[in-house]
Amino acid sequence: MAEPTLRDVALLAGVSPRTVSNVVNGYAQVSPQTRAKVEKALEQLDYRPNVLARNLANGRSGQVAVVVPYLDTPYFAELLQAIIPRVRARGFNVLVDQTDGDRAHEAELIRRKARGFLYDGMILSPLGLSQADLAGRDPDLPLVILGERSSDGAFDHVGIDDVAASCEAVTHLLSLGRRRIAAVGDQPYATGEAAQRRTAGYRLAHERAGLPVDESLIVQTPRFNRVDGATAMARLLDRPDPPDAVFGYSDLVALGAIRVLLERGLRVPEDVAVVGYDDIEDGRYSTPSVSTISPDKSTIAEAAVDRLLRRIESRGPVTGEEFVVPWTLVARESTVGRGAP
Amino acid sequence: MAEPTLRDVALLAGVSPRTVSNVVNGYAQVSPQTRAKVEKALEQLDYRPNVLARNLANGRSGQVAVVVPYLDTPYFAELLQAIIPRVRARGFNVLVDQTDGDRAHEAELIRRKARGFLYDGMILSPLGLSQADLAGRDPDLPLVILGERSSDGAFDHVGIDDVAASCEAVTHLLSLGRRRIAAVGDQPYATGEAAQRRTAGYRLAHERAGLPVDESLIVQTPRFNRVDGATAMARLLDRPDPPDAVFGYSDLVALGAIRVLLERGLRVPEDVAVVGYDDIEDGRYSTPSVSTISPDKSTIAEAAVDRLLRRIESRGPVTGEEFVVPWTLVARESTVGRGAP
DNA sequence: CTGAAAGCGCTAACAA
DNA sequence: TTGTTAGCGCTTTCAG
Repeated sequence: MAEPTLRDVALLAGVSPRTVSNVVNGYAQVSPQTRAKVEKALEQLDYRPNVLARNLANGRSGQVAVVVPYLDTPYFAELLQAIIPRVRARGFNVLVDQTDGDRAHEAELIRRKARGFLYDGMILSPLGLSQADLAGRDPDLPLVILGERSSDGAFDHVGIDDVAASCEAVTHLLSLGRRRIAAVGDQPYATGEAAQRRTAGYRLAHERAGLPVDESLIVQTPRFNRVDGATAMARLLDRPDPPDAVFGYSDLVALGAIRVLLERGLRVPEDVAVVGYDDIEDGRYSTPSVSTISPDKSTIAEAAVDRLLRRIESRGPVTGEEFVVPWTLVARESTVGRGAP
Repeated sequence: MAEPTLRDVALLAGVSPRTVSNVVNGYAQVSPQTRAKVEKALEQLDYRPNVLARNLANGRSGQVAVVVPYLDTPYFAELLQAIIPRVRARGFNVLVDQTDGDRAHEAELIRRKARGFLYDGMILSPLGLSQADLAGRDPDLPLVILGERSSDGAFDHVGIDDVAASCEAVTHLLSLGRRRIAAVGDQPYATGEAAQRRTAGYRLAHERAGLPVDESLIVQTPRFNRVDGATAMARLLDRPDPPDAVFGYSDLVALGAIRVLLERGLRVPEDVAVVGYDDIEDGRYSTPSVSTISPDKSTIAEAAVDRLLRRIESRGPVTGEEFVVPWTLVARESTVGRGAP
């Protein structure tokens, strides 16, 4: 049984498709009588507009792509959870994709050929993308980049100041009297910019405190997961001069590290204090709860969606904006022990 | 600068749009010479098909909606992570939405009017949906329901046998000698079917063991989050006759309960053993790690996607299938202590 | 194997 | 205010 079309409604109501369209979309002025007639026909046929046809006629898909590296990483899941309702509230649908942090995949997504008018814009949280990849992107694609990368002026960027935040996290540990602070998560290669900013913050904190950095305490991990934190921590504890504190580049890294510390009978924070990054929910209810850098996710989502839709709706190119989101250091049990908030 | 269309390519190549379409889609046989000409033109113009137009002509959107209650709940995030690549591998895009477990929202999504050919089918993981809501759904929408609800024959259903799994979880606790096992997460009202099946399994385990059920140990929680587990656990411990084991209706509930137990200085599992449900990653790295019912998420995703796409591709109605996915009980530290796998 | 042409269902410029 | 009509860009039937 074929779906009723605008035409069917028009025929039934004895008006033109144009008028029905006006009624459906609330355009222009329609006389009350006509409107009533049309609405009755609409009702009678149980008409629902065909979005596909509308999209084609409009030249817009009404869809926005949101792309993150991993959906099952709590930070990105929480971010997505914040973004989706906001996009939908503005009348757009959300197409979701994950890249597994694969640089080629990320680069492909923003390249010209990839899109086929399937989405009107994209919010991308890249992991491996290089500046060169960004340079080769589709210049007509409204794009908001999330995370630790500054805009080159042609797309919007939303994120927190990672260097400052990392510096604060490490300063917190220093202020607790810790002097052998491990930095867990460095990635000193092209696709590790996010990690490198945290390392920069780590160095900055030491510098400001007039303390030297023990390079051997800066540990690399392939990713920012629990297993990475666990593996790194185990290695650190096997050294003759283990650290008395850990700055994990994500809360998952911190949780993995804590897991190993407790397994080895060490106390957190008494023996080793740990601070993480992201403020995911897991860290709030773990034992001990995890001190962390808490980026304001609502603000990030709000800003990203707002920037993107503004750009889509204004069509033509707009100059890229840099939007720096506030963050806070949340001190929980993993650094200040029981009685922490 | 307007995008090149099929027509432009045809003009440049000196053939008809029909032929270009054939080449682009690999349809029919095209003579090598013609093909070469067309491909050159394609290349030259950097042509990319307009998906919107193609969709309209095909009467299909090439999109699948995947709807879960909460994106930031690890179980659903992990499920989504498993589903998305599989859908994309079959050439479809994924539209994601979350319902916040709101029954009205869920019911609306499967109602006739909601869709506008925007998606060709839906995978829905309902929380509050009633049988009546399901009865009122759009009969033409290919639908796969995930979770604890049996099919009425007109849609597919994929899930594990919750009663059996819950029974096994509780039997595990009984086999460890526990006799005062709390069940945390019951929801004895219309929208709590999922919870009720777990409770049924809890009862069944006792029945099989020939043991009575202490009704006061079956505790209700509004949701299955950490905070619910924590709150319930606190109340249980305030009783004069606290439990010696807990069956949490999700791993989050279990983690929340463990958190409170440790805070109060109790040992897990020595004083109180805890088992959860879902096998989320958090439970594997927490201290102690959480024993749990592990549904086979890959199989769930695989089955759901396969059923849905099969239905979409075969168009006409197919009889609904019930697909029962295997699960396992994973005994970790929260029940068997250190040395657990 | 390829061309001509009729839609898919909706929007919107142009008329009336 | 409302009707007429020409697309949006692609697919596909029917000829040739």
